[in-house]
Amino acid sequence: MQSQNAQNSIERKSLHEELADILREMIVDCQLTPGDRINEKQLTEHFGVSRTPLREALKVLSKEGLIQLNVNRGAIVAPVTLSDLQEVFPVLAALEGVAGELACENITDAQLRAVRRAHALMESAYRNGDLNTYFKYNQDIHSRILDAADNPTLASHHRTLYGRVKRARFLANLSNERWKSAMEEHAEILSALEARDGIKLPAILRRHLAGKLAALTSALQETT
Amino acid sequence: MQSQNAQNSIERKSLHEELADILREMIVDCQLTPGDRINEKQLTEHFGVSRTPLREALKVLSKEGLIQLNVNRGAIVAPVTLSDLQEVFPVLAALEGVAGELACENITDAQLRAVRRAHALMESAYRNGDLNTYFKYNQDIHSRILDAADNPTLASHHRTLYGRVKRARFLANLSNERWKSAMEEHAEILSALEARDGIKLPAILRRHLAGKLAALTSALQETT
DNA sequence: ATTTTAAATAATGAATTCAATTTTGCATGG
DNA sequence: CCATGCAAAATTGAATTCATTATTTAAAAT
Repeated sequence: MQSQNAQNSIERKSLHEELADILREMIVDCQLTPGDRINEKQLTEHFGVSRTPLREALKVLSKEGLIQLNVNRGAIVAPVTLSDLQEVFPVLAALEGVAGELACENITDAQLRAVRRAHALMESAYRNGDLNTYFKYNQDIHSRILDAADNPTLASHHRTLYGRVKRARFLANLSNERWKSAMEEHAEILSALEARDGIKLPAILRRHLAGKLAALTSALQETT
Repeated sequence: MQSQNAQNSIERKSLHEELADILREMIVDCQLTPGDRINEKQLTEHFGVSRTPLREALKVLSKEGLIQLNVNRGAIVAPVTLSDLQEVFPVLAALEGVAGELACENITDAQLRAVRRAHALMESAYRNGDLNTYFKYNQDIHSRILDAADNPTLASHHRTLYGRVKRARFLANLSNERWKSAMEEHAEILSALEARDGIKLPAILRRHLAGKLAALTSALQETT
């Protein structure tokens, strides 16, 4: 996957890109409910555009796995299923692993400081029991590691996959035990990164994501 | 990335999908030269379709990194640059690594036999110095490992990334030394897979791809 | 001769239109 | 009451049209 040139601010964006960006956010934030039908006419009226760029955007989102296209039968917002998560997480873990490895080679002191700051803010959100803020800085840390890896292709694929699992946080709530061990893992992540330990960091990151999946799995199986 | 439902033969394909499939193959096989301009009118006349589905296909291929879209300035076939390869290979290695790990857990005896057959055919191509056949079975082995991993998301992302680097084989020719060590690595790959050694196989696969990149890098640097 | 400018040509972006398929609503019959 | 069949409506797929932006060509000026 490509098209990580959002930062190429010189370049204008075409309509279909803007639409894809907006819809992507709507899907990932669960403003569009998983499984829901996507009505083209409705959306074109809502956005004030014609069907052509909208349909182009839908093709892109389909490639990202955020919607499902059915020929002659329209599109639906991709459901979030357990088997989906079980499929995506190992891939995400592999990508974060190599990102950690590369980050250890390439991270600058300034970038490291930014991670430290985000980590501190995440910790304080944890102590306050502020889940939303926790999620925000948690994602911030992970994406800063991806950035530090300095590999746009890696970042792009990671972003796409993360988009597919981000919605899971609306499905099951984080247990206190899992939250605690996630925090402990994050402490390890930070110290491995500070040590620029390119062996340890990937291992921790992979374990971290495996833990996340395991927690989600058991939480979802309890629910259903 | 998604849309690995080519095998869902019940489902018809929309025109844009067919076009994307054809164009993808043309690009990956270097029938379309990297860097070349893509003229929509030419292509629509060639395929006998209108611009609408063609443009939808181009959006998809852009997401795959096979073409570059420039607003108001058309599309070009993505160039194959060394920095591109250096960006993609580590990601590909991470994906093949986890694929190897999962394959060791999930591969069936029948699938393993198929890998063995492909390996034997690859070896004989090597002994005959038949590079094309070698490439064919080489890719066959890797994609069988991906299949055995039984993770469509993983396979899809791998396929996309592999599409971006496959063209490199037209850029530099394989040295005899590299070819030889690639064969040795493949012997290790097969035996680790037969032993279902989920630790060793990922390591070898990652090393294998790192070696491939290194060979490409030095070959391309010599050329330029 | 080279550079600049302006008109024309061509190409792309997006809206609209037309065609084909699916869904819906209702009547009919079991 | 539920299932089946059919016409109407809605929805999607793809072609066409219109509008805008780039590129090319040729003339004009230095």
